[in-house]
Amino acid sequence: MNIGEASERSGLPSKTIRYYEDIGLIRPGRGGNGYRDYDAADVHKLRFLQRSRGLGFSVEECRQLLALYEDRSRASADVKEIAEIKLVEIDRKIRELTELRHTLEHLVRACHGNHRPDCPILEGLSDGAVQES
Amino acid sequence: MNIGEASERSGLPSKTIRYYEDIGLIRPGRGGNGYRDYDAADVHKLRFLQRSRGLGFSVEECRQLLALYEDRSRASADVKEIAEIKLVEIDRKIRELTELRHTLEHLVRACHGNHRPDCPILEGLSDGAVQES
DNA sequence: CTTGACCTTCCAGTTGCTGGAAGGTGGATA
DNA sequence: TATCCACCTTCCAGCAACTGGAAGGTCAAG
Repeated sequence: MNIGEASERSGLPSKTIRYYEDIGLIRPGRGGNGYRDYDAADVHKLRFLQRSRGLGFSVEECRQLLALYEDRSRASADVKEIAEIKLVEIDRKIRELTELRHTLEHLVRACHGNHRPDCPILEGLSDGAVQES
Repeated sequence: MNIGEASERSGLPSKTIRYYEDIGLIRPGRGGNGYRDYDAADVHKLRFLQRSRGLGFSVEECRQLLALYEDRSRASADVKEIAEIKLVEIDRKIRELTELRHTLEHLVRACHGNHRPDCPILEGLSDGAVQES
């Protein structure tokens, strides 16, 4: 398929897809007309990149994560180590997002009136991991 | 407190903290010596920025989120709308992270041998949201 | 055989930092 | 009191990860 369809299916702009090729994240084939040609595996990688970038992983981290899927000949101990490091990071991100979610939800629930000169959430937010000035 | 301590407490490099001031995300006071002076509320905002940036929110999105905490005089309906949009995004991020976690965990468990010429996870990954080439 | 929606490359601009130079501040020590 | 040394300041340059736009080739439809 052409880049336009790959873009639609992956959720990434064509520009970004070409950029990812430039930096060696994907290697689509080329048709006789010079057009890039993407297969299902390429699209999967692109979707994967779209997600993991959106979740705050750097391009280099995404490259590592992609390698976990791609590199079938790699020693598994190696793969396992990288994967386990990323698992810890992912767990932290999930925890932080969950906290952020609770905070926002509280904000929405608690401050449901039409003006909130002294929203209760605002005081609550000064807690945790912060001491005096 | 000085920028160094604010940096330690927030987890953000001093450089980044100064940059966030440049683009108007925080406004610390200044001591008589010209040094920036951070209070507990500033540190909280910085920690908040550190987290939400790490979770894939853009600086402009962080600015909006910060405004939810900061702007006490704002009409609550307005606040609520922004917060609810962000809640949907956060839920999606949590879902995606959870999926990514499962995938990686499966990778670690399933490919526990020392070489994996045909790891089962690799075939499984080609499913979902992707059709033919 | 032209129109329009695609595709190509290339180059410049933006966002969000990040490093380094050049110099001022301030508490501890000789 | 001098002088470290670790901190702070501003400013400017560079990098990462896109993003937009120009100039031009491709292709199915009319």
